[in-house]
Amino acid sequence: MASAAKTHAPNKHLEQLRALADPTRLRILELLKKKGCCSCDEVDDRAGGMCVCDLQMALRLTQPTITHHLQVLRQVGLVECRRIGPWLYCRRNPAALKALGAALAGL
Amino acid sequence: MASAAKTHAPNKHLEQLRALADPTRLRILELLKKKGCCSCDEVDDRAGGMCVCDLQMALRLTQPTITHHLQVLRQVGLVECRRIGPWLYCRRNPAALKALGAALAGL
DNA sequence: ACATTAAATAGACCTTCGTCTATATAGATA
DNA sequence: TATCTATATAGACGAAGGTCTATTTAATGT
Repeated sequence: MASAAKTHAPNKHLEQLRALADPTRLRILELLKKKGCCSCDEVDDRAGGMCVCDLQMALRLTQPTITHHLQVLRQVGLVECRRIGPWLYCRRNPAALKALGAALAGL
Repeated sequence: MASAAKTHAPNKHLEQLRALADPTRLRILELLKKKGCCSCDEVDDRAGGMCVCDLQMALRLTQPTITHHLQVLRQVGLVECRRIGPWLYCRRNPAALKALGAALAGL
């Protein structure tokens, strides 16, 4: 039912805001943007994205920490990852970011 | 210097996101919007806004808790308050919300 | 001055969360 | 199989933060 669904997804935007309200995760988004990679870049499977070890070097944090932050960002739909060989390539989800931005602007 | 200023305001948007990443504070913004009050409404000093006790009744939280959340929202510029008699009237800052929304959409 | 109401402040409690170390799994390659 | 690299998982530790009670300050009116 609708109420049950609402209980399961209490507030999508709140969850996304909580995901973004962390300096490391914000930096991940910025790094992914600087790389010019997003889920729209379908030119080549191997083209866009950064893998965990890329982010690890850029952020100077432990690999489990990077993995953890990526899980948070993926869970709320702000980042999408695909496995290519042993690497996990991650890219922004610009549509979700735009939707959240619009919701905030309309608050 | 610029670096000193940056040290003082490390990331305005991050601070605003942290302020918004809380269910109570998001609800405060929604309540203030529902009331149709914002810092643009200059028709009457007594017109727009909700006071602490209004929010207290709406949110069913303690007065110090409401005061605390308002301090957080004011500090990052998302809410503005003015004292009228014994009451503290609070309103949204739509310009700040729009700016933050635009920044997110452009991430 | 006194009483009453609104808001601010201080401090404590408990949960959440970011990070780490240690270890396990998966993929690639010889 | 053996080995190396990339990622996932488990668990612990410490800091940050949301809420409360108790108290204080400010504004209003009798």
